[in-house]
Order: sequence, then C-alpha cells, then structure tokens
Amino acid sequence: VNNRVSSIIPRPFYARDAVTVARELLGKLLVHGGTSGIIIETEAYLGIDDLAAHSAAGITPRTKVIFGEPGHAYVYLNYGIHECLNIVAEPEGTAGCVLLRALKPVDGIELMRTRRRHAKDLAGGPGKLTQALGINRTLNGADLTIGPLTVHDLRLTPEIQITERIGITKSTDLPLRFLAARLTN
DNA sequence: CGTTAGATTTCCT
DNA sequence: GGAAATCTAACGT
Repeated sequence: VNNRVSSIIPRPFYARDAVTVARELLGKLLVHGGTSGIIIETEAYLGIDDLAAHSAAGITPRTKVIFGEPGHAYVYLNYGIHECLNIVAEPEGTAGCVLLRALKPVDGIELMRTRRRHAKDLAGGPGKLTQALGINRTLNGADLTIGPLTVHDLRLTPEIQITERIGITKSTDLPLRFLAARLTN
C-alpha cells in the first residue's frame, strides 16, 4: 500500500479527451477509506453533442465541477438513493467526465462487506462501488491528485471491450462504455 | 413554487 | 423480467 503513494496518477493524465481517459482508467487502482479496487468498467460522458451528459445543460451549480480542473471528482446522487462517482477529464474550461461503473475489490474487502451490508456483489455497479469505498457527495470536487480519494497506476494493460452505454435514455447509440475484459470478475 | 425524470439497486414473482 | 424505494436539479408556471 505504501508503494502506491508514489504512483498517484498526475493531472496531465486527466487533461485529455474523456474517451481516452475512460479507456486508460481501466486497470487503475481506486483508493479511499481503507479500501481499494481495480477499475474494470467505465463510461465516457462528453461535454457537447452528448445529451446523456449532465454537462449538456451547461454550467450550473451542480455541473460546474465538470467544466473545471481535470483530475477532480464529480459525485452526484442518482434516483435519490445512489451516489455515483465520476472523474473530470478534458482541460479546464472544457466539459467531460468518466463514470466509474465497477471495481474488482483489492484491499479492505471485509470493510467493504460491512459497508455493503453483506450484499453479494461488492462493487459491480456505480452505486455499489461508492458504497463499498465509503464515497459520498462530500467528496464532490475533491482533487484526486491529493487525496483522500486517489487513483494509482498499477501498470496493467487490460484487454478492452467496448459497448454502448447502459442505463440512459438519450444518446444511447454511442460506443462509450469500456470494460477490462480479463479482469472482470 | 410545483412537477418530473433520472448515468440504480434490490426484492419480488 | 418488473416495480418500488427516495431525493433533488432543472425547468415551467
């Protein structure tokens, strides 16, 4: 765990287009609250020409972080119940983010079980992974290059599978969902 | 100020 | 495979 401190991904990684960041986040380690997991599923949300993205509505109190400095967290409450974690991409001033949809649990699995109230699937969904790692809206806007929420490079190069995004009703035909093929499990 | 739809999960049949 | 749970941002009046 200590050698991961030096492997925090620096800001330029995130200052690229959302599709590239979404692809390259696969195989990285997400760390928070004594728990961690390898990112195995992501979706890219674009700033323009993407009606499914919250940023399509322009800059509002809710979406301003998506237009801000890359490498920060965008956390929102969905369906009144679930916290969803996104990582802001694109240079500052341009909207774009990556929804983290699934993790493979690595550290603190017992703690995850407690947080998930002993549900069978610990982190196989956007609302599940935030619950497992103890992530909530107080982390909205947090800088991932500083912590306590961080992403680390494990130097893995997973096989990437691409599909359309799921769980949305607009712009459903875009191939913006990415899965780490051999890590999913 | 009231209405509505939503980047989901879980439990039921 | 379908519906309920539960809250709030965004939009219309």
